[in-house]
Amino acid sequence: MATIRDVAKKAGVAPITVSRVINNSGYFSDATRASVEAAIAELGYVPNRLARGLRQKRTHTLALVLTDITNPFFTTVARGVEDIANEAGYTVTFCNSDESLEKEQKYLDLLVQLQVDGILLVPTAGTPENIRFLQKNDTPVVILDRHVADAQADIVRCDSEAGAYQLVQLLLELGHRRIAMLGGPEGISTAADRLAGYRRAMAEAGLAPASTLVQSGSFTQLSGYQMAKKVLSATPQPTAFLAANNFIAIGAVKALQESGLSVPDDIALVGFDDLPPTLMMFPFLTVAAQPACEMAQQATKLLLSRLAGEGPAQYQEIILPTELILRQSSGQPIPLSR
Amino acid sequence: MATIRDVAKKAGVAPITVSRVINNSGYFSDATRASVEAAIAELGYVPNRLARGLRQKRTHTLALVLTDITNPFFTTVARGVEDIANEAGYTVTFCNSDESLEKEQKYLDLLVQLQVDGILLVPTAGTPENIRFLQKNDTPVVILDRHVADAQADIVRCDSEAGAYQLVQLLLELGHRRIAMLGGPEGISTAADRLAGYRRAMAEAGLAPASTLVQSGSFTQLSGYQMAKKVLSATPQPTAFLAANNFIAIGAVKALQESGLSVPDDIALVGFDDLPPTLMMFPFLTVAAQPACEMAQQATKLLLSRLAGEGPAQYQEIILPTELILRQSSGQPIPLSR
DNA sequence: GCATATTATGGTATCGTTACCATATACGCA
DNA sequence: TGCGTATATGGTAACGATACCATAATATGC
Repeated sequence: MATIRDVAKKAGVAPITVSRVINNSGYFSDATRASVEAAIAELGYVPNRLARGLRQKRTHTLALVLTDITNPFFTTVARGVEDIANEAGYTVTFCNSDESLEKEQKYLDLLVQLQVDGILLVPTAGTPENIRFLQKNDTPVVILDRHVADAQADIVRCDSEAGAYQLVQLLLELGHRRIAMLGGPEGISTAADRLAGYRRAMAEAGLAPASTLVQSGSFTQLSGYQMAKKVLSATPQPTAFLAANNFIAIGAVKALQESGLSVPDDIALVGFDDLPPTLMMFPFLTVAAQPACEMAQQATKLLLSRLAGEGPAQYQEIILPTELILRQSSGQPIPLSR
Repeated sequence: MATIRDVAKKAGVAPITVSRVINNSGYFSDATRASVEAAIAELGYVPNRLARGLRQKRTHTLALVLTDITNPFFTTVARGVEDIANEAGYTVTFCNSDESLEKEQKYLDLLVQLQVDGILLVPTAGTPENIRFLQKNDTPVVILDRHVADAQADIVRCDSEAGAYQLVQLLLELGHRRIAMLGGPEGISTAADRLAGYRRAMAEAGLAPASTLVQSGSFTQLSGYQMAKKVLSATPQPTAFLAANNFIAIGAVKALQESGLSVPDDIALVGFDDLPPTLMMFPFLTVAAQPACEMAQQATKLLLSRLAGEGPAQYQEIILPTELILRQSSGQPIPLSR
């Protein structure tokens, strides 16, 4: 493999001059450019980014660490990050922590080793240790989607509490009183916020949901299925479900189908996070959709501004609203008798 | 940020000794190990992979270049690659070419710059130029999912031709005669193979499908929708559709719904590539499923064996069978009258 | 008891690039 | 004419790690 020195020799110039032509920096004549470019083409020279990164102490690489790459919500986030990063001349590395703190730690360590310039992190845990680790290693980080207690860092997320509140309000307006919460993992802020929004709406309506109606599990289809089954065995049965994310909603639909219950005729269902039309042959879920792409883009822009040494001195907390999308699954107003 | 030299100074040894402890190579005493590890912990030292890679000429990094990260088929492939690679101590970088040859080229160039040790490539084009580029730059490559004419390289893919043949056979056995093909891009081998399988099955049944029944488009929901609409306007209408991939099938379902036609009662539908249950609230498509994970794992193992300098001298071509999964969308045998 | 392995450690050069500083010519303007 | 500035190019060192070779102490074999 040809090096910059080989190119220099062939073009009859010094390596540093080749470097200038490649990076279009400093001064060089048109004649020099031509002979250098000819030499590069002839040798099939490709610059070595390891060497460049080592010398420059910058790799023009960002990383996105997320918790579930199979979830379309995060696929959309990934897309948003990549778009903005590429525009600015950065490459993005994607890592999947699988909701495991250990894996997250392993990846962050790797990313520091790889000298990425900055990291976008969807944290698995509510504790700030991993954030501190990055800061100790001079790696700027922007937290995405979830908050972390005591973390001194920039953060871009959605208002999950308000989103859940709106969804429950909708159900209340439709006449529902026994509303079940199919919640996410207890340690995760989005899950906690959605639960809080649910409780606030219920409390304001003067309702104290039975403990059997308030479940917590994981952000998976299986967990949604299991929570729905559990809630359905309670008496009296709920008339509506709030699913804390899209996968939980899918699991709940499965459970309801199995029990011979129809959505929304027997049970109303509302959820969090939209599913892209590409993947839904029958889009019918009423949801509080988070602006995934927008969120990702803002976070990336914030990170890039940090890398450029710009932006406000204090850490930013950007909170975006969710959007209520009405479809069939929330159903019609129900008769009082039920 | 601490360097290996800082650690060496603190531990009272030479940098090379620290290197030995970190990599567990060569000889060193237990006492040395202890003092080095203490120094590493105290300083929060993290090795610099750029420097290591530059010196070793190996980065322990693989790359997977695929054509559509939003397609669950490729998400599964990504998972399979990562699992095997991680086990072997490799990191994987994912790149999304978006079915664009130009983007693919750009990514391959970047990956060579980044000195990745090997590449798994789902090629967008049927031409071998990009493969040659990698080979010129000493980057081993395994082609995945699609074949490339004249490419001198290892390849792992599925038998799309046989899969399509089976699907059409199924439809023929159910009594269908006017079977429409909603095909993929003409330049892509999987699309061509599926079309060939369709034609072979039809020909063996003594059928010559009207040209209006044989469409080609792209592997997207929109294209599936459009092709289905076009085919539906033909007279006489087909009684069954073969969709060349999962997204095309979803688009076709949309078009049929809009036209007030039900699947499978009015039109039978079979497709290629399964959709994960996580994403399908109502799994009902009969498909020829490609063993995505298995394929990815075999390809990765092959690549790793090349990196280790093992394996047979000739290029391998591994072809895996598809699996026919029967669900509702293919419907029941139809009366002869139709 | 001496030759030869084995174990333990270090010095120096090097990977391929660019930062920094130096040098040299050409050009514009007082 | 002279001086400052813009243009053009190069030499040397350095980024942080490890390959390679060297050295020395201890262990082992006959």
